[in-house]
Amino acid sequence: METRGFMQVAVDAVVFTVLQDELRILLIKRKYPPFKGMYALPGGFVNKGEELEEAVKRELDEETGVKDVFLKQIGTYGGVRRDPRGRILSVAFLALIQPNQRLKAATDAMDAEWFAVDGLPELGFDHSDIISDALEQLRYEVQTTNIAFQILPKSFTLTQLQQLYEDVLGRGLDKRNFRKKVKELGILKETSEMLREGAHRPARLYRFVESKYSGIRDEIHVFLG
Amino acid sequence: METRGFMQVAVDAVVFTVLQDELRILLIKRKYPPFKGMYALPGGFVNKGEELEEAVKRELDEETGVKDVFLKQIGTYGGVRRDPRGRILSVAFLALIQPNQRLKAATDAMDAEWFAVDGLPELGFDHSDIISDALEQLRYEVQTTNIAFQILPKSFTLTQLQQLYEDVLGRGLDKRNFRKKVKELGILKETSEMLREGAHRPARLYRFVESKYSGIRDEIHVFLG
DNA sequence: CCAAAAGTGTTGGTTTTACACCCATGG
DNA sequence: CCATGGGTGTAAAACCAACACTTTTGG
Repeated sequence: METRGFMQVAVDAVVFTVLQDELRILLIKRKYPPFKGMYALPGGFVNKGEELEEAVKRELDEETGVKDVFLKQIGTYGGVRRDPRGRILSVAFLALIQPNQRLKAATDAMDAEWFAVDGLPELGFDHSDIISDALEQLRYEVQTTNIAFQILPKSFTLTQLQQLYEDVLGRGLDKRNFRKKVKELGILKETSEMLREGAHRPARLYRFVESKYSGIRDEIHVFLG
Repeated sequence: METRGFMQVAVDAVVFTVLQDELRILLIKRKYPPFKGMYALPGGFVNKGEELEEAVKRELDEETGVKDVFLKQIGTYGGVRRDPRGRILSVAFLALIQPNQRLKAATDAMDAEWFAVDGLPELGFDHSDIISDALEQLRYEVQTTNIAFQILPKSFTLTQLQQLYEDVLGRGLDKRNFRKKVKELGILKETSEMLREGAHRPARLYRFVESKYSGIRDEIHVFLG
């Protein structure tokens, strides 16, 4: 009776970023069993007296070198058989980082890599489920909050923003409708800078007006082209 | 090092039902410290080898006599100081039951009561936060899935359905618009029965077409008057 | 006959969708 | 001068919001 309810608790993170204008997820190659040779989400056990979010940040830094993440809890995976080593409850987080953080170099134990969302390798544990749930959550958030600015660089072109939305929503959006919508929402301000890259007209750079995560939740469904 | 990650894990449930055409939440009066005399959500520790949902169902039955619940996880509350007895992680669930289940009679230890959503008593722990999150979740679910049928009797009038939506969304809806919307969604079929109760025209009874929880998720925002 | 809730359509405004061409640049 | 992506408006369709009266019943 005195040990009722005790079990091992871990955290896992589904880290998204945009790399080469494409939405990507951070995975770690497992070099030891279980699931040796397969990939898995970064994560690990929560220490005594450590908040869940602290644990995620610590593990991400240790395992991948990634810092300054935005976190949002997506769910807890508690199946009795989900981990072959024994019962381990895992609290999963959606994590967003600004692009271009350098990853830790591969070591004997660790090897972190970015994967395109539609080109994921085989995953251990129930981590595919976790990733689907994270994507669904991200899809919701992107439509009801300004969460996107957590994942884009400080200034960005409208095409980059649209591409992010398309990647997250998994479908194409109309360029003119998208721009009209975004502009009349008043969440962006244009800068005086341009991005020039390649044999074509330069693109104006924009920033978010609100530099904090904030719900536009009163109206579900804010974006969409 | 060998005890890393071990902590006590509990589950809590925010149980909703409709009673006298009003949305209500099930609470338990605490007869012992901490928070003696205040109310709290039903819940308790997860047993060894027990799935989280099993634990919720067991605790609900033990503490309140409520059975046959529909469960949906809403979040995990892991703050280091959220329980004065020590660190206890709690996985919270949204729980819906059909109306008119009889509650267990009050005992020395337990005393379960239904409260209207806008007339809640003072709550112990972080249970007010959990209830707000549950309501937000319910608001989302009701607009994107047929979850409502988990909480209404098998057949119901359109007015009862509308009242549920109004309670959940916290605002009034237009009767004609609501009925039009609901009918063209094709999620209801009318029965041949009528509900007669009171000095007025009897109301036709309807049932849900799908008798399973199913997302209408492709389009967020399905209802609304 | 009265009170109470059930039931039923139309219209104007807003929002969403579909759609095609010119512009600025680098090579 | 050519290829590439940046940038811009309009019209039709779909959707949403506002609105009032008749019906059926019990007492």
